Amino acid sequence: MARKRGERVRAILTTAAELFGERGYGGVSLEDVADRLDVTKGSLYYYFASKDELVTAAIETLGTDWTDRLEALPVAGTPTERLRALLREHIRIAVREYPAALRLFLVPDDWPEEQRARIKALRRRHDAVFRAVVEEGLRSGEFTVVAVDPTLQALHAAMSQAPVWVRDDRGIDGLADTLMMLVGVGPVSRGSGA
Amino acid sequence: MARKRGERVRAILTTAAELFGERGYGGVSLEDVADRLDVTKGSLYYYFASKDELVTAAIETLGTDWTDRLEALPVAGTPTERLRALLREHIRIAVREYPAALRLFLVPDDWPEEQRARIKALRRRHDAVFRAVVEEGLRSGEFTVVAVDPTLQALHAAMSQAPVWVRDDRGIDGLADTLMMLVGVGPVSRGSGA
DNA sequence: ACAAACTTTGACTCTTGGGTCAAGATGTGA
DNA sequence: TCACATCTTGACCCAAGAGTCAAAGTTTGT
Repeated sequence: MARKRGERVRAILTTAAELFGERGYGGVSLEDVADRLDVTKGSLYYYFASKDELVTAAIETLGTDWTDRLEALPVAGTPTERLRALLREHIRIAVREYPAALRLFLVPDDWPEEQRARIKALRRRHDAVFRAVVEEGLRSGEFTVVAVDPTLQALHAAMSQAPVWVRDDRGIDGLADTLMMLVGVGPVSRGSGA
Repeated sequence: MARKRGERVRAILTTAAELFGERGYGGVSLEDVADRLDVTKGSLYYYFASKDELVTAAIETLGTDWTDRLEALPVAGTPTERLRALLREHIRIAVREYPAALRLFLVPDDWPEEQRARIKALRRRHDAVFRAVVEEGLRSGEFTVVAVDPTLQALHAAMSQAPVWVRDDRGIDGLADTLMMLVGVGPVSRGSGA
């Protein structure tokens, strides 16, 4: 049955994502993956043609899920509220579910162009979610930035690395509030410099 | 002669840092390193007892150099000026000299405690440079933050990932200015929210 | 109950990679 | 030039890892 197969594939991808995230592509053997799933290596080859294909699929699945969930957040509220909600949710997913995502997405420079392109596409879709809110905030005058691109990049970088230092909800909220400073929304701000 | 040996060791470490940064620890063999240096694998073992020792030394040397250079920056000027100079210099070093540092420092979770401790020490020393300036700015009232720790973490995360998107000097300055927003110094700021 | 389809296994091949080492090459100093 | 120390090599060992596959085990539909 197709559902059974789908579940199996999903279980493999989840485990693979975990392991590749923990130790990096080169640091994980397919036997490691198989061991954690309590099957043998040969079984993995029944579902995936190669290690490369497995890791690419793992990245793609994880990335798609993640963006899906961010896109599913309510669209109501001011840009400030919505951006804060996005940041919180992103950080929460990173910390609680995919703490190793940073290493997983940090793909070696010398990978085949096709795979790099697919990952780039994921990133673009993900970026668009944040970009839309930031641009709306700029139009409404709620946000202030030096330039949109570096702002989004900084947001993204900080969120990706969050699992390294953040553990609990207090940390998540603290980081989200800190990142709001990047769009000029802060506890007390003073016009100066630049 | 000791100097000759020092230079040799340095050349090896530089090359190793490059390669490990590009493809990660597991993705690089000692023959890869030897090849890029136009020597053979056996030669590396004359200087380093194991792959682990080599990569640890590479990380340590690169990290120490980097922090040394930041600490050598002039101490004159307002916190705003000094922080901006620090950010710019850090990003410049990252982009121009160590574009692969992020992967190099992103050490697998299951490494021996001793090595993790040494890397943590590097990070602490590095962090102290930025922390001092940020705290000075807070005391003088020039800076505003939600909390010091997440601010420093966000700064650091964004700087580490800079080489992924930033190429030229315009990009470096744009990112540095954007990051100044994190301490409440921006082009135009509005008091609101939190 | 039976056959067809699907899934898993474990043994196998072949290559790569970490690490060793004796022998040779290249200095260096007197 | 000779002796000594400092590198460098390349062949070698052994373990691990990617990928293969026939045979066995398990579902599923009828």
